[in-house]
Amino acid sequence: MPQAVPPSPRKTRIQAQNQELILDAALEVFSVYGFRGSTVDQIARKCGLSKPNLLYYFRRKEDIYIAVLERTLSDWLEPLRALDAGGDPVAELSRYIGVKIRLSRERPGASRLFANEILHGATAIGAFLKGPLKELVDAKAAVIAQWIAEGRLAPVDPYHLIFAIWATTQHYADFDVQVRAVLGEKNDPMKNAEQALLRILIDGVRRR
Amino acid sequence: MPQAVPPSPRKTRIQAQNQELILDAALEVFSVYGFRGSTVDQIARKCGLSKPNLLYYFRRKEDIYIAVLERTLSDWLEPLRALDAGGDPVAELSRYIGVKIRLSRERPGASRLFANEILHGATAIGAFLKGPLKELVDAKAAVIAQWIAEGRLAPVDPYHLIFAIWATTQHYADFDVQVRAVLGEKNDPMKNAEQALLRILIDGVRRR
DNA sequence: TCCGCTCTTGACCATCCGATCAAGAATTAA
DNA sequence: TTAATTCTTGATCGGATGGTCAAGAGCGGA
Repeated sequence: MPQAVPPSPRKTRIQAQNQELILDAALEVFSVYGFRGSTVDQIARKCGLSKPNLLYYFRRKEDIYIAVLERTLSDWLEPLRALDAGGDPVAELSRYIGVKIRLSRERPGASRLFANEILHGATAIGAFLKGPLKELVDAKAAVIAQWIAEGRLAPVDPYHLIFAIWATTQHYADFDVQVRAVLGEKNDPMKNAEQALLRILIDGVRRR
Repeated sequence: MPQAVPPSPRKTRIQAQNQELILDAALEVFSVYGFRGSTVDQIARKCGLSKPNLLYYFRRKEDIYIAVLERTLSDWLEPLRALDAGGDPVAELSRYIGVKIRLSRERPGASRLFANEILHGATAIGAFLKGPLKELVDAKAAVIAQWIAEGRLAPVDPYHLIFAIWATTQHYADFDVQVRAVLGEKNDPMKNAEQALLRILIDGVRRR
């Protein structure tokens, strides 16, 4: 993590405080305008610090970007990690879908930040995708495969199931503008999203 | 469509030819780097014209962007428009999903271009989303609702079903890097995508 | 209080990039 | 062939932006 300028290995109170200020502001800005579309000045204004001051804590604009990405990565994995092989398959998947869609509503910025990064080739987190992410997905796909082998779940491809859950839940954050445009200006368009999504993914559209 | 500079209302052969060259190159560039991340020079180099020449045909960089968006918009709506109220519900939805996922493979650039545009607030196509797109979705949601009322489809929210289809199919274009990273370097990661997706969306994951 | 270290910032620099312009080359219509 | 129109581009401008620097303000331990 190529970050802070300060020579001292020990973090002062001011350092910790300002770095957090910066990263909060950076998430807001980067998630809306993307890396290239954001300026250091924008982030500086948003958190009330001067531009040179930001570059005192993070030598380059890219360092801010990487730091804010890394700060959110582990949080992003947590829900999938919680998928429990010992639980009931349908209940576990339902819970996972619920948590993910609530994350989309509560922290849309984080979702958009990742969407942007991946859309543009994931140059900053490519290693993360091929490493920790792949390992976790492999493990959880094995859990799902086991459930299927035991006849407790319909025979669907575990990897593509995970992709489908990611895609559908994050869609409400990443494509929020489109969702709102299509649904019109009725209040909260995500009111029924969770229930609707659960129905579709768990039971499908075919009449039973 | 705020476009060409040429004063004459009639399009010459050279105009038509060069504008197409430019728009093809622009799609390639914008879909990879986004609007702000792309430069007019990049597009110019890609199509072998000089930068001032590009700005002769399109006064501003933004005009190129809008033109390439608009050129692809109608193509993007076509598959949904083809959803036939007279056909078999499951067959119609399956066909739609199939067409969409094949589009993701064959024209990932177009998908990424839209993803980028919407992710960043859809400032250039906001009117399109609230107008033609909403109208089409409303119409097709009514078709699905009718199928459900007739008991030919499970009772799922039509709008969220359409969102789910968009999200899952376009995921393979927009998040291609992530999909490849997670699946490893096996050959074509999308080989099983269509079948897997059909199973999940049509029949769900619950054991029958 | 004093001193060293951390923090802050106004001014500045170099580069990139969208856009313009004038002047000339190519094309077209007569 | 000629003249009008369209097309092309080297040179250049101006603004935006990432990043630097030196000098001063603030802070904390002795």
